[in-house]
Amino acid sequence: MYRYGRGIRFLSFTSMVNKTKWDPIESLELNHPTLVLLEKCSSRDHFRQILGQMMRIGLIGETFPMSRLISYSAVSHPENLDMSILLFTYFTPHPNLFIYKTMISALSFSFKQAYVVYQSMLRSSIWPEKQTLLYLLKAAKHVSAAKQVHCHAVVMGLVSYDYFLNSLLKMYMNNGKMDLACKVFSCRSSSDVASFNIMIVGHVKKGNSLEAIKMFREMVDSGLEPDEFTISGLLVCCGHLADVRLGRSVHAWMERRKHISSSNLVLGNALLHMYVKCKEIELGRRTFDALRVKDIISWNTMFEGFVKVGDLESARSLFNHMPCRDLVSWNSLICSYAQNDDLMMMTKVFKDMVAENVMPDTVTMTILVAVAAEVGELNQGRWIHGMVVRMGMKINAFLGSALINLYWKCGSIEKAFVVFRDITEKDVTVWTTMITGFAFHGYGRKALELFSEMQEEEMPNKVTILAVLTACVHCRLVDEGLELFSSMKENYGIEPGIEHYGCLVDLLGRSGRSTEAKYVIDKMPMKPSRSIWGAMLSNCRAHGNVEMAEIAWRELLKLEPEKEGGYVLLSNIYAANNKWNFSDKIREVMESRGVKKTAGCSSIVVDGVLHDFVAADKRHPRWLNMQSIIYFLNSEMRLHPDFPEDFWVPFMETC
DNA sequence: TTAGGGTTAG
Repeated sequence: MYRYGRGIRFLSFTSMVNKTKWDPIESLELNHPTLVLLEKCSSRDHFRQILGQMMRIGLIGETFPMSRLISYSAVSHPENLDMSILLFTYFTPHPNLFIYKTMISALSFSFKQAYVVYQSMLRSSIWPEKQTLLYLLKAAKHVSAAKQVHCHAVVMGLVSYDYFLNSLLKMYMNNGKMDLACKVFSCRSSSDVASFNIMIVGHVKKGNSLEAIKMFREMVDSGLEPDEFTISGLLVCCGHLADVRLGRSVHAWMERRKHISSSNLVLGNALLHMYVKCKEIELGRRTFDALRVKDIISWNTMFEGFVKVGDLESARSLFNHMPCRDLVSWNSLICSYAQNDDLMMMTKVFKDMVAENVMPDTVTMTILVAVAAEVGELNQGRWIHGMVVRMGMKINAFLGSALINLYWKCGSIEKAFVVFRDITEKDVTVWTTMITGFAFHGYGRKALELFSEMQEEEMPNKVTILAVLTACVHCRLVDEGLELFSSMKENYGIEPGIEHYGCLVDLLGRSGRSTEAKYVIDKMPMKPSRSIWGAMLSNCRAHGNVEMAEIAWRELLKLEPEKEGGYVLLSNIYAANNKWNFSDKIREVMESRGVKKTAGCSSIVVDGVLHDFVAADKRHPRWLNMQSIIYFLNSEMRLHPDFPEDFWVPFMETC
């Protein structure tokens, strides 16, 4: 059996396993029988069996069969990756380039491990070629790792490889490293449409649609013909901008070209999605009907279109007529009821979905948690959280943010923080939600601490800055707030928006610095909104500044003459300063203009019973108990270092 | 390299 050498051993072994006769003359190629065996390998046990028999006949350790074994087990059957690592580490004394490449490719989930293999390859004086570095780059999940691979490519003289450059370009674009992306982009070969496409799609994904269009113009100006990838990117771009005019011109451009047509399923779906985003339901419907082949994405996109324009009846009818439904279809239906506050239908659809054996995913749970938070149903939220844990679902950034939001909004800031700490992949929203929770619970210092901890991992966005400013406003951290506001452009590259100016005005106004607040309003680059004048008016009330209140009221009236808030506030200011005549006058003006005051109402559900309260409402049967609890809370707050001395005063006034 | 569903503030 062994006298014919290695090849024959393989063939004999193969016939043994397959119980068929092999003709050694017909297939002398050494690797062929191994391939046949491994291709037939259908389970982990089978793989082990083949491996065991190969060991027994002495095939393990030889470079060629090992390369095939590792390749098949690691790449085609990822569940056998541990075996590949074992085979590579202990049974391959002399790995060749192919084995190294295969291992690096198989270890794409861990750059650290892939890099160790790469280094051991260099130590064995085996030099990488373009594909090896491409595999290593695929393992790089962070920019620092990608930069490391980039350096190797430069040293090895492999940067002229377009596939490699484009992967690198995509990595830098997706991570917002524009300077590095531009450097790589400048190295591209002159006719490379793909690099332009990556730049366009990268900009679109980052929300820089205008930049994407600029890139497209540059591409056309340089004489390159856009392909279907470019058009698809442009359509997403039009959707983001809700620019149907531009979208229609792209559509017209597509129709003029035979090779890029909307009958192409992917492009047709992209076109449909664009019309849906632009809320052009008729054009969307026509695009949908014109699709010769429709897939589940087409159906789901059309469904989203109906929901977007509020036509729930058509949406439901479309759902009922779908040839098949996937998890996205169910989630979209649940979401449509959630957005319309129809919680009964939402719960019913959720139950129907489970009854049809469609298992909910993190998206389903995120929708359910967000709704529970919206309506303040802590118990329902807890039940969903429990289900997430029981199902062994990983809490990602979306679900995590929704859960943190649920717990802090329902009063349980501690539980929110426990959820926050357990999230392994925190994105900017997760951090922002937690900071907001601390801000609204009056833990200003904690919010600031978390903000500085966050900056070691994530770049804050404009919402984060707003959350920190809100924390400063709620906790009277005036200096900290002013410092953050003045440095946000320089430190974070964020131009203050009207919402940031609103916080600044509130921050100054609440601490009695209304002249400075007015100065900010006069100097801000945009027109002050009604909430800015409203904040000004309300702060003037707290500090009895009648003169400034009158200015704010006049401005507020110009913006919203029909709203009662401004009238009531000014009337109260006059009343608080014993100017009863003025106060009555304001009430008269309100009546003459037909402005009605609606009482603000708070509510809470206890044991399924709704209790609601308006200001100074003492009708509740347990009012006395509540009053004593408020006194107790106030005294507690006085002892808490995070609350300034005058924080509890308004609470005392309500008692 | 391209297409569908989810989170944060106001």
